[in-house]
Amino acid sequence: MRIGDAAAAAGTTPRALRFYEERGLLPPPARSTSGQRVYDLTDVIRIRAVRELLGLGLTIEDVRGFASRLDLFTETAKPRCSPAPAAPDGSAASPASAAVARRLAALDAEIDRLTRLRDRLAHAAGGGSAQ
Amino acid sequence: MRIGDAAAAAGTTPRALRFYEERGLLPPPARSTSGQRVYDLTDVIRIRAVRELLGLGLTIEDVRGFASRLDLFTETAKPRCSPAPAAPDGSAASPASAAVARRLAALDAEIDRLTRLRDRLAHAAGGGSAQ
DNA sequence: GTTGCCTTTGACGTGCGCGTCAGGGTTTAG
DNA sequence: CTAAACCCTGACGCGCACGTCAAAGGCAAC
Repeated sequence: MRIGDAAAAAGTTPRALRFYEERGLLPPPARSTSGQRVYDLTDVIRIRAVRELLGLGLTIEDVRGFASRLDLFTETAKPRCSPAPAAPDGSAASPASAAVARRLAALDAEIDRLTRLRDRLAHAAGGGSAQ
Repeated sequence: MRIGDAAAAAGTTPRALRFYEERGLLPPPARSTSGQRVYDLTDVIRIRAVRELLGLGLTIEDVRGFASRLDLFTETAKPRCSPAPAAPDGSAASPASAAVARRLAALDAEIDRLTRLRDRLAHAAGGGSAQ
């Protein structure tokens, strides 16, 4: 399949696929004799994994960090258990868990910041209700 | 006082003051014979009001919307009651309360989005704790 | 006078995840 | 065979609130 079909199958656009490839989230795909990118189902599964991680709020950098282990997220697309097992000694065994931890911390900080901002704004506007 | 002093007095930078002026948040200040901007204490109070509103998460557009009523926020800098009284008929009497309401809604939506994102990410990472 | 910081306008840079356009070549349906 | 739809690379646009640089002039102290 060509880039348009692969993008549609993964729920995104050709431009995004070229962008992921350029940033190292996807391996360079096969090319036809005329130079057009050729994708197969394995590629589509990878693309979906990338999309899902980005959709979870990870950055391009984060995902590139464990791009080489992306298949751990996509084995038969049915991982019952956690795809990123934490090391028993407490250290980050994979760059994935480290990135996720960083993202979680960043999200918590941002939620906290916005919540305080909301409260201040509500208070300045004459005492808004909580929640 | 010149722009550097005014900016310092309001806790910001000359660049920011020129930017606010360009976007219509501040009125064009007086100029010296050589063309340099000249500010007084009234201007500094206005600048502080602008900074405070921006710090509360309002956008440049929002603040410009009620730039002409900015003095309502700065009367002696000690408003005991709400500076933006709501109209009794329920409609937005001032563009200020409308902008604040929009910002509150946007903040709530963003907090909600980030919270759901956090939960999904924690869940995907193997079941993070709530809170 | 002259040294050194301050100010002026204008224009580009920042981060992020792509969207969009330009100017070509390729594939496919009729 | 032709037209339409696709693909290629490269480059700029976006939104936001300024930061930063550049070239030129102003101001106060010594």
